[in-house]
Amino acid sequence: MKNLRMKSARAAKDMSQEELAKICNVSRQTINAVEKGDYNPTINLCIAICKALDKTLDEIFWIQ
Amino acid sequence: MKNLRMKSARAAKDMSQEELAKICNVSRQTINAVEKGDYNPTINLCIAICKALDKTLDEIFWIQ
DNA sequence: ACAAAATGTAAAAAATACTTGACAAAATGC
DNA sequence: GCATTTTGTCAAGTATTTTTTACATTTTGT
Repeated sequence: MKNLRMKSARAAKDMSQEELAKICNVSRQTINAVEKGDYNPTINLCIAICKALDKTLDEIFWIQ
Repeated sequence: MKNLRMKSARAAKDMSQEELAKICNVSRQTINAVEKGDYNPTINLCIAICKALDKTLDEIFWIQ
């Protein structure tokens, strides 16, 4: 399932997938896949994403 | 670094590592390693752990 | 002290996250 | 309309999580 909260938080920072990827030290494809929601990233990556987007884990990755 | 919040939440439920492992559908060693903090579990495992312990991601895995 | 349960740890194999390179489609700005 | 950026996707390879088996140590209860 798509992670629209992540997409929205990224949009709020006017950040491309590639920019976010660089900050998180992963490939653009990985960010794309996480946002598309078709897999299961590690917690360290999730934390890096949240820090980059000024959000917490609950705000981006917790169930709702 | 040890995850003492996880250890404490597990203790509060009087649950062994093995019981928690069963609920999360992973091995006891995996739970032990996560609690010991020497690696980087997937977000799905973190979510399963949090649900089993009645906690959220921020409570157990977010930086403090 | 003793038995049983719980935890720590290690090594090899299996599963899967992530990378790299590449190309097409869609969106954005001029 | 055109060029540029951004996003979507695929396939093959690498890195790391997780499993399995096994044994040692520590803790708990009686």
